[in-house]
Amino acid sequence: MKWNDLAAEHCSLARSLAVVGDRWTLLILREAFLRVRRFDDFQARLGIARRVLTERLNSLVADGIFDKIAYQQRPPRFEYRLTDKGLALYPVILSLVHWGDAHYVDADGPPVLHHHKSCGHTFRSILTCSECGEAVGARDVIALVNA
Amino acid sequence: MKWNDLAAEHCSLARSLAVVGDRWTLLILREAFLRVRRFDDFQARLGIARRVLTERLNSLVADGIFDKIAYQQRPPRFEYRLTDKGLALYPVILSLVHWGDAHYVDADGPPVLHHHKSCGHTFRSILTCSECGEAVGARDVIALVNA
DNA sequence: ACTTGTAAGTCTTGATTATGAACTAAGTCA
DNA sequence: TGACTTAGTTCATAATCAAGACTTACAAGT
Repeated sequence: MKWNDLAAEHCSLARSLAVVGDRWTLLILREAFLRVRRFDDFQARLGIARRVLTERLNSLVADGIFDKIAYQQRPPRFEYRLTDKGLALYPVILSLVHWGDAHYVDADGPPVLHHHKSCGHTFRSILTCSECGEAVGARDVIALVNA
Repeated sequence: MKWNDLAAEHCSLARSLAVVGDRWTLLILREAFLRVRRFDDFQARLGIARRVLTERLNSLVADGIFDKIAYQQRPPRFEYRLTDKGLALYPVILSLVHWGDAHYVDADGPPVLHHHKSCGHTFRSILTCSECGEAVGARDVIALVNA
């Protein structure tokens, strides 16, 4: 199977991965969530090859994850801002971060702490059920094909 | 930057992606969560090149995501079972699935429905704060470097 | 004994992608 | 004029992937 066939699969995971499942995209999004917006800033912070960054940003714009917005006219310069659809990927990133925190910490604890503005605490993310509000784990769920 | 340098970064997202961030791993895990355990079953269901599957399964075993367990002796045959560390990736996958559901549904709704055993409802996943229990979005959080 | 079948890989050959460094374009600033 | 900025593009090399044939080790049927 080729990578581009993924988007056509009848599976939401495959379709999501067609957009964000490559080597660099989630790291680009990490920077975006830290309010990085410009080409050279992404490049310098990530050490990504410029050619690859160009190609990724273009396809993320095409996929509606970023808006490309001119922030000055002469010379024309653009910045990449997360759309609502892009912002909606935050749970994916936070889940990955907290999985890494749980399994790859060194002595001085997790490298980054997350502080919840509205309650004022440092927190971990918990995945919960939209219906009952309880935490959900792999073995609490049955996947049903929607015929 | 090379891919293998990722694991050395002082960032949990980078370290998680070093394990799980390649083109195939999350799809392999999708199958594993659907209780697929054998080489040929992974291969047939995913259409992945056998060589790539071998390499991925080996590194997932090395990373403690799967245990490789003999289910018979003559001839020696093995199956790949998720460890607790592997099961802990479920929130990542469910977040990706629900993001896909939210943004790439066609007419007949999401391809797979998730049913919560303990409450009996079909649900979406909601990422919440471990401290106050409220839903958490990208702009509700401040990331603090843990010096 | 011989053939067929099964599971878990390995090997080979091209195709696709990524890397790193240098280069370009269009303009600003001193 | 010359240096600087930002956002790319180009090119040669290197790494990774895809597809399918081949291998190993054994079991079961005839």
